[in-house]
Amino acid sequence: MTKYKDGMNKPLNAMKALSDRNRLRVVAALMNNEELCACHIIELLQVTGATASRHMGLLIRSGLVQSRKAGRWVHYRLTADFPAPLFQWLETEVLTDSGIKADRKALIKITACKH
Amino acid sequence: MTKYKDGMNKPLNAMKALSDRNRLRVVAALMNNEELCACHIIELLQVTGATASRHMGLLIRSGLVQSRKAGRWVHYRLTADFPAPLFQWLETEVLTDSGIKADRKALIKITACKH
DNA sequence: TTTATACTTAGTCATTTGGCTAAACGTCAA
DNA sequence: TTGACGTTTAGCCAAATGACTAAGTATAAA
Repeated sequence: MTKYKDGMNKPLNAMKALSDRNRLRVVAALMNNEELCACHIIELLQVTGATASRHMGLLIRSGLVQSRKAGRWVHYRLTADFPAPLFQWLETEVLTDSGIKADRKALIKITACKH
Repeated sequence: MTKYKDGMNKPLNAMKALSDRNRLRVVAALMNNEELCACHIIELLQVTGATASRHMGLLIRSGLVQSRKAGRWVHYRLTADFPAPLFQWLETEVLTDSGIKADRKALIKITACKH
């Protein structure tokens, strides 16, 4: 009864959500794009739809990301209560990463085709 | 040559370091204690010395923690350049966690015996 | 209503992770 | 120098994770 549930606390879940390179890439992308469609994420990460879906599901359950369904498409964005200090830190640190910089560049082309 | 090394970037390693409950407990403890000896950490986490050592090694490689050897004992503390926003966020979030609060209480007794 | 499209869920597999015990290492005391 | 003690390293095992394919669900177009 008083035993720990897995998702015992928020920071731990957030850390777990961000402890995978692909999920960190998605969050970094969403820091720069307001909203991204699942197909954009699939294209960016170069993984199957199933894999992208699982990653996004985890990010949503962690409370860092929310989704919006529009017809057949699902759009993702950071939640309004994305922890501000975390955002600030990622903003300063993540942008020095060459991989993330490449992602930003790639996203310009990827998001060019609208839904 | 230009292929990714595992530790490709700092934030990812920091997130990985903090994505384990026991390591997050240690960091939370160090936010409150300045310096802790390995034996304190063993006592707090209730794991074997070997397990504690592995966790601390990972925290050190992540750049969040540093160690100081004094005779037979090793003391750990947060590094001077522990990311400030991360610290700030943990300070507000982690302290609402009942487990962490219990740890703080336990540490008072644990650190009572000095080295 | 059927078909195609966009995403999710289920199931499988290889890799990583976190725990342990045992052995090695380094330091101090006798 | 020998022995004891605190910590680290090596090796092992079970559980968790991230990838895939295949099957399922939901929406829109034909």
